Amino acid sequence: MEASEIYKCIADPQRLRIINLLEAGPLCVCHMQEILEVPQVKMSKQLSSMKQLGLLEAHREGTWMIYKLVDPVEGLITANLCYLREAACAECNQLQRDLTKREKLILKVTKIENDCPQEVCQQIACC
Amino acid sequence: MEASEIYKCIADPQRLRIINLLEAGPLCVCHMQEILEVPQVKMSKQLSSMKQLGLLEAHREGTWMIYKLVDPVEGLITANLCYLREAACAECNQLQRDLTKREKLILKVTKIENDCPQEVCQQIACC
DNA sequence: ACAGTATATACTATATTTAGTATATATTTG
DNA sequence: CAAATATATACTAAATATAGTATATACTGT
Repeated sequence: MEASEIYKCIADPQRLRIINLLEAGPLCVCHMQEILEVPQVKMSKQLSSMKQLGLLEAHREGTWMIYKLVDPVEGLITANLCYLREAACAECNQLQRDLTKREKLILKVTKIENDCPQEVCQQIACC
Repeated sequence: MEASEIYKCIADPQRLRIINLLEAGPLCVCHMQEILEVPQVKMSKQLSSMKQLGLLEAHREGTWMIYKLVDPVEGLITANLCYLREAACAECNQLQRDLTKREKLILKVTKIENDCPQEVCQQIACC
């Protein structure tokens, strides 16, 4: 994968936020949609472009489509996420807030509504 | 400066090559033009957009306009250049070739043609 | 003041990216 | 099989970015 393609990808704050979320574990489209507060179409299109780029992979669980970062994660992605998280910049705060929101959402859909893809729930269960 | 702006900048291979060159020291437009083999207009426009973004600064020496990276260099830029140079990827090879070409060009215009902005020549003189 | 060199800008054409609306597909449940 | 939910795609409109040509500006040396 070309570095420039990766930069183009993370040059969009929204896409960077997606990567940041997925780095914490797989998620389905509707949950990312809720965390990032974007319309379904936009979410779906961004995910599919990132998948096509080779950064993400997806599988279906019921009606849910679960996306995750490919393994191994592209080094340039990891390096930049790392950097940004330590940079104490505005973007970094956003990324942190997203992660917090993710935690809360997973807890809610797992424990309260009992309506969560298994793979996503497990992130809570085993900790 | 927003991270996304920096990513957008280095997502263009040409602009990344400019940053890579300038990281080794200031250069005037016509020399970068020669090293990167791009038309004058393109070079000038890219430089001016990067300057406007706050990554570069320029000053005049005679008819030459000398560009350099702002000091201190944006950390995200440094981190990524570092990463790319160690990554042994296709882009990295290009960046390395550019640096070699830069050395040769500066030597030529300094010693042979004696036609080089002082600030640029000095990079050779003192080593 | 004039010619030559280096650089920048205006304007235009073209390509690329993004966003929105509507619709389609896949799956589950009753 | 019909209804509901989650996701994807086609199509279009709008915004952005890029490239090219021509022209302008700034400076130097004569």
